[in-house]
Amino acid sequence: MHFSKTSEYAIRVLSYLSVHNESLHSVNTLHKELDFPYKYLTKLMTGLTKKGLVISNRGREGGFSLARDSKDIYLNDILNAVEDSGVNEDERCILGFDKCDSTNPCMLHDKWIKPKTLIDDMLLNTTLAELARSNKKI
Amino acid sequence: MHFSKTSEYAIRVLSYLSVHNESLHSVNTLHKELDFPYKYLTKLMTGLTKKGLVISNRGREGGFSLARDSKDIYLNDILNAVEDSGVNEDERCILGFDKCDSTNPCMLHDKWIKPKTLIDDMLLNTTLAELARSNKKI
DNA sequence: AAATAATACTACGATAAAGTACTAATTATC
DNA sequence: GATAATTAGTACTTTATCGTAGTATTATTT
Ligand code: SF4
Ligand code: SF4
Repeated sequence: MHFSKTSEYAIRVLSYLSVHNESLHSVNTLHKELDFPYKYLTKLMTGLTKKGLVISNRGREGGFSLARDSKDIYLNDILNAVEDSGVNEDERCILGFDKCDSTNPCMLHDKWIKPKTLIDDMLLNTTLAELARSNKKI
Repeated sequence: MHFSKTSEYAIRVLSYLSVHNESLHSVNTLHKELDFPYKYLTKLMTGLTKKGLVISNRGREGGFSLARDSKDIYLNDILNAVEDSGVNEDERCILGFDKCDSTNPCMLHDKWIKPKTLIDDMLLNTTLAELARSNKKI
């Protein structure tokens, strides 16, 4: 009942880019600042580039920056970018039933619907800009 | 952001036992009814027996039944029984930080605290009896 | 006592997620 | 142009989760 490591990395690294938005940041820098595995982070950043969340600048003095304004990047965008299962995070069910017919819900549904609504609300309405504004630990 | 397969199996099989509490149910029956992998279910049930959630009756005409009244079995008990990481499900954080100092919270904390509270509430206060009462699909 | 139907146990295999190694391509600086 | 610092890409290894196989043990029925 938690995000995958990859999702955690993605959220945190994009938060970092959002807070330090004045310049480019190399994978090496991000690796040192956030203490994520260097090579894994490289792969992750390549993926985020392909998904259009960050812009990469190759070569010496290169690095990464956010592809669009942090006000326009939602947590939901990030989660959907890193997971390639094709299932949207906000459509996912707690029990992961293959077919979930809402007209024939399972026993947990009534109990799950309230937390689920709040989670979806968080994912769909929280932007990187908001997170950055909190001035908390990344 | 969902339960593990094992957790799903555990919740659903115990729900089944809760609804059909009048008799014993063999692994074979449960396998057919719920369509979980037979051998995996055997292992799971052995584990649930050791954790004291169900009682096993060996031999012909044997099977499993709940170890205590379904009013006294909470979702949280089930999750903690099947995960052997030692981390209590209700103490777990969304980002899975190794050390989370609540006096020095991360950026997501304020956004996460409300959904988290509802999830904990669901896990800590929902009993199998309640689920069974809903008369919904298992 | 034998046959049967059930759980209990241990070890192994398959799959997916996480992490590592190595090399190629790109670009600023010298 | 050479060099150094960076991203990009591919393939591999490791780890955890999920699932399977085979056998031993137990209890009921006949
Ligand atoms: S009924 Fe609700 S809780 Fe159950 S599987 Fe479907 S969406 Fe999930
Ligand atoms: S501060 Fe809150 S959200 Fe962040 S890691 Fe700790 S418990 Fe989780």
